Amino acid sequence: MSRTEQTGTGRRRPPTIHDVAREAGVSRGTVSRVLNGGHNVSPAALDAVNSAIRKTGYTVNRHARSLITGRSDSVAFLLTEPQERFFEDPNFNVLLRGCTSALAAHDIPLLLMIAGTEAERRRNMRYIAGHVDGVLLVSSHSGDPVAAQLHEAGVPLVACGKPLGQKSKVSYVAADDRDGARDMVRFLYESGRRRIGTVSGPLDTPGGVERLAGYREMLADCGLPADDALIVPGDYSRAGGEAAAGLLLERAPDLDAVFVASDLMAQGVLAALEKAGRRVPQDVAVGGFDDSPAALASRPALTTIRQPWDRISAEMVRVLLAQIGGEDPAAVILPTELVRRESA
Amino acid sequence: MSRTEQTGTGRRRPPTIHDVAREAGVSRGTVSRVLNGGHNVSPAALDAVNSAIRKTGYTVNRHARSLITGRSDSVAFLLTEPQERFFEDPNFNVLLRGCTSALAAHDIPLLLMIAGTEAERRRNMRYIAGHVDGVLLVSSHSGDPVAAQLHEAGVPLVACGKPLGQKSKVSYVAADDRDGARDMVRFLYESGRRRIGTVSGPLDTPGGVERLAGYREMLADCGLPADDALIVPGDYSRAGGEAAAGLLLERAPDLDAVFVASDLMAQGVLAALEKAGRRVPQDVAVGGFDDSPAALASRPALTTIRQPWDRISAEMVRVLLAQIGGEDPAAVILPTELVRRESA
DNA sequence: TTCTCTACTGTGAACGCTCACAGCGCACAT
DNA sequence: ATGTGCGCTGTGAGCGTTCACAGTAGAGAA
Repeated sequence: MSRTEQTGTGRRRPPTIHDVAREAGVSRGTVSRVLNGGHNVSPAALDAVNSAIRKTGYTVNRHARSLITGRSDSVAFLLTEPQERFFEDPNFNVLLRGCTSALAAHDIPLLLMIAGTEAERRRNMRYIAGHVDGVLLVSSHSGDPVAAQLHEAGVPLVACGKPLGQKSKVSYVAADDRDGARDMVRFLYESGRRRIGTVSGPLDTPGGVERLAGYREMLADCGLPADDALIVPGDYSRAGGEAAAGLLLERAPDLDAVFVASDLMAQGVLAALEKAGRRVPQDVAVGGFDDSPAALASRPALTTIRQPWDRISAEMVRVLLAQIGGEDPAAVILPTELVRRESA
Repeated sequence: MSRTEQTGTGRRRPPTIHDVAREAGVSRGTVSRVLNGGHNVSPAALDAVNSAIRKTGYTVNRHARSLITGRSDSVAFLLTEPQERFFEDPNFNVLLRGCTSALAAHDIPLLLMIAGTEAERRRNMRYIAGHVDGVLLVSSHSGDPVAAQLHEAGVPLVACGKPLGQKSKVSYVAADDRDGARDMVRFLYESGRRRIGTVSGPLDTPGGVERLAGYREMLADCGLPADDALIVPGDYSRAGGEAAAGLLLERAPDLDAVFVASDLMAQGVLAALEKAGRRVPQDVAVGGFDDSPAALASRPALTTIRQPWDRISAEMVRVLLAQIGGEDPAAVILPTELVRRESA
């Protein structure tokens, strides 16, 4: 009994390119050509194949295709953050969603990989080499060797945020952190604040470095004195923000504004200020960064810098696909926007 | 020039099972046996193969394997929620993380698929049939035909939360929503509350239905009268919670407690109560559901029902893999836990 | 007519793996 | 001696594609 005759209730085996070819009265080759763009195929054959595809419900077997082309037509989204940050930071959702749908438009599935532990990291690296056409990397800490390793292995790669301490040229897409920080500090200055502190991000992350640099620059541009007592590094967590604000108040009781490098930390800052009896924004203005849902949920709602996450994800995918297609690595920096609410 | 001699700076082609076999001095078959559990292989051959694998840096070509086995050794995580909820609900992060790492332990990659639009839904369905061994489904709305379609197509499937209105038997893993709701209402009753309202979830979601049922049951168990004025359906969003609470206060000004079917909605309820000048928990106690980060971030911090998301994800993966292995569909219901904080 | 060029089509070979099968040697029972 | 079983091994076939190549027909030029 030939296998095309097989029937019954079981999960019948899916139609192959052969079945389509027979149905359309053409050869495998022609069907394959239709599948891959339809060049050099007569209109009649093209029609016949297309309706045979519809009739049989054929879908290409990507394993067979990958086996011969060497491409997998899939992309990994690799997260090397320690997990806490992944949980707390709502930006990842937006980024992940954006990447997924941008890839879906090209019919490319996204493989989610999380490298929390060293074992996971190794497993993922082993998987990526040879099983994935490219990698969307989310990993801010500069100590992270993943970017270098992947780049060296020749895997097309786009990082989210500028990878720190990277000698080799690796693609990345980032918001203009420095400019965003400058905008916020200028805004605080223009609303009359003169003792402007900052809770920065971790200084081994690009966001931490760049936002702090923007803060310093704009302070200087505004003619305000640099004062290291006004700078406290945070860790992007709510609790870290609260602790940092406590320290800041201790070192500079005359503080009248704080630029906080993330909304989550800004929530902590808000809490610390409330405990210390300072009113926001009357006594102390607070500016956040990210425009995450936390910014809206805060009381008072946070004035913050919006990062264009939807555009970031779209650009990451665009740059990655271009690189898979043979183009050179590229860096894309996207503008931010100040969102004015109640906290400043 | 044979291809094994090829050299130079280019990305050399990865070693195959042939290379390993030659290196180890055995045949392809023996290497394959080692790769697939090492049964019926002599200790000497096993050693030789293993060190040849290490030496060559061999990794199996999963496409070639899949082509012949018919398995893909990958699993889809399919989200059919409208995107807003995905963004706002932090539970998804925990769930997604949990599933990813539980699968990683079996060396199975997770394909993230989001079906927001109809076009995405069709694309995903087409992909899933034949390219994926099983599906982890997150889709609460009962109108959603995806579960039925997949089940009918014979794709192993585990849903998160009991799929509503499903005649056929499909696996699911869920928290004990009803029991959690009962616990919360009992707690409110035991702390002296007698006019206990509820903001339920959407009634076309299992959580919405079950939590409301638990609320009703416990009210009856406590001997409190049923009063439909005390029940307002919400939509799991913050804004929806705020609106619902407004309605509730209007219909029952003597309210002294609210059981809210999600923390996010509870945040909205808190905001509405504050606007109405009611103190929490003195005037009105508020109980949430989920124990999401929002519960901690709220002021006052929410008393809520913790859903065991880490266990849910682990069980989903376990049940799915069992089903892929040929076992029958199964339903798993996991206990919840009341977390006491400040709001009640 | 004949030749050339172009557009289209079919065919065999590979991609790297697993599976079924056959073959081998050895131990033990007959 | 012969048979039987078992543990281990190698071999050929085939999974469903794409790709390179060869071949065909028809249009246009000579």
